[in-house]
Amino acid sequence: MLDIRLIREKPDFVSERLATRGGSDEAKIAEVLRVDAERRKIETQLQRLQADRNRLSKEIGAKRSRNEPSEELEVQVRKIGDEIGDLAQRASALDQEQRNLLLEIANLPHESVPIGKDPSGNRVVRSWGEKPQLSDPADHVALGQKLKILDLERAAKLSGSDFICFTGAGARLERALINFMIDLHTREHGYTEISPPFLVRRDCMIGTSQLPKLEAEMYGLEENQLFLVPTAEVPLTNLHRDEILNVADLPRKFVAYTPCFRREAGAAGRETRGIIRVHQFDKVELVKITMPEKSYEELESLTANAERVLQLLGLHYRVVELCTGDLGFGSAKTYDIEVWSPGQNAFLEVSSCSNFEDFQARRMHLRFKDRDGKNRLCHTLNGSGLALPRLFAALIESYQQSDGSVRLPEKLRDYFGAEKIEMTKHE
RNA sequence: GGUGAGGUGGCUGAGUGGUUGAAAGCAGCGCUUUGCUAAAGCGCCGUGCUCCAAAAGGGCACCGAGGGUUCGAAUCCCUCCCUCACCGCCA
Repeated sequence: MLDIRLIREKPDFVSERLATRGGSDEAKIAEVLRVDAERRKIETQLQRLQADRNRLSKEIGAKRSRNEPSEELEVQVRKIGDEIGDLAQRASALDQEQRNLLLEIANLPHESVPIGKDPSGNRVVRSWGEKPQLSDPADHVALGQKLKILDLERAAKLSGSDFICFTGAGARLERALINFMIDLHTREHGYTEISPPFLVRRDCMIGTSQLPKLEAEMYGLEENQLFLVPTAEVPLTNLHRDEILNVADLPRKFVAYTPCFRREAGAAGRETRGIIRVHQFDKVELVKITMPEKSYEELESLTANAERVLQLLGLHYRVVELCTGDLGFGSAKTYDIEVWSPGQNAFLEVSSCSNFEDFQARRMHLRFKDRDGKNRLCHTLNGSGLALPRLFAALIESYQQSDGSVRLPEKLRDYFGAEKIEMTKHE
């Protein structure tokens, strides 16, 4: 959520910056300004009447205590009370309207973000490693079938298309990767491990800005108004919602494993083959809550922390800086980390590291008390560290051997309990 | 799920209809005293919104949330949420 004061004071600047995302929010800006002006007008009238009422009511009290008649005043105040009721209703309706409008206006891109309409405007900022030399690489679906570590047919039987069922060594590999990543981030990168609820209230979803915009993509339980988390970003960032943190406690750094649930209406095709895009997937997520002065520094280190996973696994990847047109709704700046998938012959996004600045913090009233004792909004950041299915796919594709087995990178062997995944007769 | 008790400022905790935005204590900040530390004394010390070009300074709202009663509600009534305790059920 943007600061209404910024919109009020620099509407042209805000509109211009929003326009770089493509899709015009200018109408919304004009609308929110209109509502804001009206709201303040009504509130001022309302407050004058309330001041009158307070003053006269005190007089009534004083008169009564002196046993003087007060009926005249009472009649007068009752009349004021009616007007107040009217105005109060209008004021709160306007207030609600203003908030609803603000909730649907995207964040301003950071000034360093390249201007662009669509993904073609993104900029590769670095890459690491090299494509593995494989003559005719099988993709993860074929490998998974042969090795009996992935059973998409039966997953579909259980839950429909675009669900995953890992079996045997596949399930174990998934678990090994989760443990490996969480250990890395807690032991070497200083994150605190959290095991949060997988169901959260609507307020949390609004706080991290999945709602109201993306309601159609979320799974919800209507009867008790809970949502299945689309990412651990939601519970982790909301941990300190409605709190005022001590500056000495910043930055807060959290890591969590959760499943992620998404409707993802997208069409089937090569982009969605196998386990690349599914309705439920596992992810290890990193979240930081920082003071504003430090957030861009923290974005760099967060991205580096996520990259470290791929480096230790020896997987080729690149880091892409998203342009204004490809930026997520709440993000001011985002780096995507894309791992090389020999099977798809393409880079796959396994992490999206973003700085939301105070966009989420304003929605969730997440503040800190600075050294002067002033309350200020925190900045929030998050990034996957990393998303499992695509990592799984890239990993087995990259490390496939000519005999059809998969030789695991060193770092994973202890976690997995073996050096390689081989064909088995039975599952 | 049932019963009971409760939800007040950073914390503890008073307050059952009128100058209470809220006693008191703790913590915090400033000043004074002081060889250092400690202690003592004095003062300051919630948040949001709004008026004013702005500062200074006003005003309004907020005692879990939302309604209601009343001239006036932290205080009375209703609904909901949450916490705690016990019981039931259960991996």
